[in-house]
Amino acid sequence: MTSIVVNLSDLELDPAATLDSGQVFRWRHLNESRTEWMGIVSGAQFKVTRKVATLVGSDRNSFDFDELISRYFSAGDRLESIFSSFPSDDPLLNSALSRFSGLRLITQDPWECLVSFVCSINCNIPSIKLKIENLSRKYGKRIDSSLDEKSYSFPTARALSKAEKNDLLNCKLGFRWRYVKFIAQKVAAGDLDLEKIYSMPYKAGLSELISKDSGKTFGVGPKVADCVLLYSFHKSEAFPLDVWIMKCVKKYYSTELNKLPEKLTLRNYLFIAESMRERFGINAGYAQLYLYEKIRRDSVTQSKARA
DNA sequence: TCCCAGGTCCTAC
DNA sequence: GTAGGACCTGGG
Repeated sequence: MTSIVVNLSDLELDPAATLDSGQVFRWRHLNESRTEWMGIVSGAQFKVTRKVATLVGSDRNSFDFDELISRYFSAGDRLESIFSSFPSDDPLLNSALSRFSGLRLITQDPWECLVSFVCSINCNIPSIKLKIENLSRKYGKRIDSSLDEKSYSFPTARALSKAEKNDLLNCKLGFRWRYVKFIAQKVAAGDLDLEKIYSMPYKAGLSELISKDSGKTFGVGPKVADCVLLYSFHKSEAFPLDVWIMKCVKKYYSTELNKLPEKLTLRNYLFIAESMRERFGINAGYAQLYLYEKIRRDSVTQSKARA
């Protein structure tokens, strides 16, 4: 395998913030200072630092890895210009922007992203990583790597559409097994065409992802759909509302909403997300990314302080 | 042992 | 239309 090194120095990339931000789940740090990371992108294994991405393994012989990595880290996004699009009178967001500058939106494969966030339902991040790793080991392809450790590509929809219930349960999917199998069958059969969502506006993409077949269990609600729209289709208006962001909205932004509903029904979800879009504008998804990072890190710091 | 986690679905009203 | 509760499981 020829040595392929992609230059990242123009990106202002903070790998620790970006690769451990809950957008992607197939990365781990290689040193305690969290400056070197290793992970899988579209069947290729990379080592990443602030300055470069180095290909260390792949199941493809020839491929434009430079293009793959530039796209993955959303190289077209200019952070300074995005930051300047936010309201200046927001101390919480401003503190997050300066503290985590270099946190970038990932543009990952929609299929992998969809399954990952279905696996995220009612789970914490280590548990999501475990599920995805198990699925990849069981149903993915072994990646030929220059490193000793074994790694596997993310399984195709076709592979997961044929998976047995017990095997999915052995991958620790729990009740999510039927959701994963269902969407795999839907994608494999062409009933859900993820590719066409690239050209759709945000709201049409949202409807496409959360549409149901005769009320049948699907596993994709507004939160999962927003994550997929933001982290793979790069629809930057998407503002995923999870338990962390809801705590943040209640504490800092609830006065902007006429009355903050207690229960997050679909209707309430759409109302709150729309309010946040009105506040943060076209790049609301970037604001969500930074706010999420801040409240999650602050929570870790606080729980350590209490211990 | 209990509680919670990047939610969604079903039932009853 | 919506509140209440169930759901697998690992980790703190």
